[in-house]
Amino acid sequence: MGTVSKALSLLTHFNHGRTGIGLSDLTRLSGMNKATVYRLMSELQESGFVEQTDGDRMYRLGPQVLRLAALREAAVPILSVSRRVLRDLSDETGETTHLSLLQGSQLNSLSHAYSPRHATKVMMEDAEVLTFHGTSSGLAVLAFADPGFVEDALAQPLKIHTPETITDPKEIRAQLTEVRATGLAQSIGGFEADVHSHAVPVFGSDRQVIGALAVAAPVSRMTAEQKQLIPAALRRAGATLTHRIGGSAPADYPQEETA
Amino acid sequence: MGTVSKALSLLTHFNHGRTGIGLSDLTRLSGMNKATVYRLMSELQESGFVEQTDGDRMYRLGPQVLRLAALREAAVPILSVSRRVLRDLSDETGETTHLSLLQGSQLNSLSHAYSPRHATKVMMEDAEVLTFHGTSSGLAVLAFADPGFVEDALAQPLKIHTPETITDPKEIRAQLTEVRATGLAQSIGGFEADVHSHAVPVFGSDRQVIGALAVAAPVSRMTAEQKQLIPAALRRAGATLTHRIGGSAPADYPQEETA
DNA sequence: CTTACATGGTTCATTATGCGAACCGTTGGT
DNA sequence: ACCAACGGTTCGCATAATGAACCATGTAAG
Repeated sequence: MGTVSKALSLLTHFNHGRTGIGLSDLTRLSGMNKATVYRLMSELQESGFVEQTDGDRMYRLGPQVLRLAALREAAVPILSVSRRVLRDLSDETGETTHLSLLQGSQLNSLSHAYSPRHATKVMMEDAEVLTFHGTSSGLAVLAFADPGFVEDALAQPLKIHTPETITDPKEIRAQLTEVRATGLAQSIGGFEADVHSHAVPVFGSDRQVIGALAVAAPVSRMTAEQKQLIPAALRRAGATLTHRIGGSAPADYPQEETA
Repeated sequence: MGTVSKALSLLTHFNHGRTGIGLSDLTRLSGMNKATVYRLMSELQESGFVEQTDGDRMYRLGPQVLRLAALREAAVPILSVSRRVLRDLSDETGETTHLSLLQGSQLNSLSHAYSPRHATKVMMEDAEVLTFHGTSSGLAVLAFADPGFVEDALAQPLKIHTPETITDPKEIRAQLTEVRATGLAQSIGGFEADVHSHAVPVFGSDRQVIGALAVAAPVSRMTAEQKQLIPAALRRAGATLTHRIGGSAPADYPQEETA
């Protein structure tokens, strides 16, 4: 692994539960030498990718990442485009919706929208890691990813989120086959108890899957009517999003050619 | 300069006019060896910080920066907090408002809000570089920055944006003295012709200036009434923003203790 | 069809660069 | 007074980055 990759890999240890990390913690988390971590972090700091708090000397992500994110959006406006799509989809379904994107070998939630229709709703956080086996979004992505990618994903230890989480690779593969046939993935309580979520894949310009669009509702609200409405609305929204970001679905993606 | 800094410095060549850069262009822009640039970009690509388009092999910023930006916001929610402040300030003044943040030695616009009150308005782009000498935001920041920082900023060649741009360091220093006394900076047509902008500094938790909040209006709309209202509203908004992000103004910042 | 010049990508000997065990100075708890 | 943990620093050694020269490909012009 090159020096740059090492430095950047340090940034992966930041997450919602750990927005600030001390030098020693980071050394342990990364398994690198303390001096190495220190030098790498100093360089990242110089470039504004991380900064240190005054009191305790915890490292946290720096302001430079905001600039880059704004420029990424200028080049590929997925987030800004998705916000509209999510907004509309939430209004239509009356439930929480979110977009997740494939970043390297992990799937991150990156944008979401709530509906004001119900007092109870499924809450979301941005930049949360979604497992491939335990979420509808993950299944939607896996179903249309490279076979090799699926291998790797299922070869890892599969975390059990709830008693309902399916962790048998065989069973998951069976699910994927169905997702491929229908173009839509579901998970009932697999990530959080009492949450029934639907998801569809989102494709990029090279017809590769780049993420997923999902609707998450409390199980109790999944009436027969909603079980009709949500998949239909989700399919439409997914097609819209894929189209608006200049992507296109692969030939084998089941689509009711409703141009 | 370390390898990591070199790699990250490559990312600075992306901007709104250049959202995609080819290998050869990047070697020219950076002045590094082609093989070096190639290896560094390959590493950045592996980490998802940049990606290559399929057709032409242009590099552009990758999806990983979105994740980091979302986490940065989770740790230090400047952008989300500022959006509310900007919104209110735009409503109150009827003009375009924007927030810029100091990132290393450069000032970047990062968030903005428009007012629907008038058909004509000053347009803004996020992640645009603002000069210190030519914008009210830049002056507001310089006025409360370290003396050494001011030296460096004024030692560089000062770009002439419009015939009104002030580029004489002496004259700028005089302006800074006034800004320090009033706590508010102005620029009339110094960045864009016919734009009169006001700005106040924003401070971080260590009482250091971290950016500026600004109102930009067409010169023609700056009536006597507006010349009263805007500075007053801006001061209030600046104080609010500094406070909400956990910052505090330095002792020498002129504030009408209107707790 | 050839030439010429651009592009992205690759090689390999040289050496600069990053590495890590052991160190320092400070802080906070016992 | 002690110890442990923290952030930060040192310096000889070896790994990893470097860059001139090299391919392979594309395309625009003669």
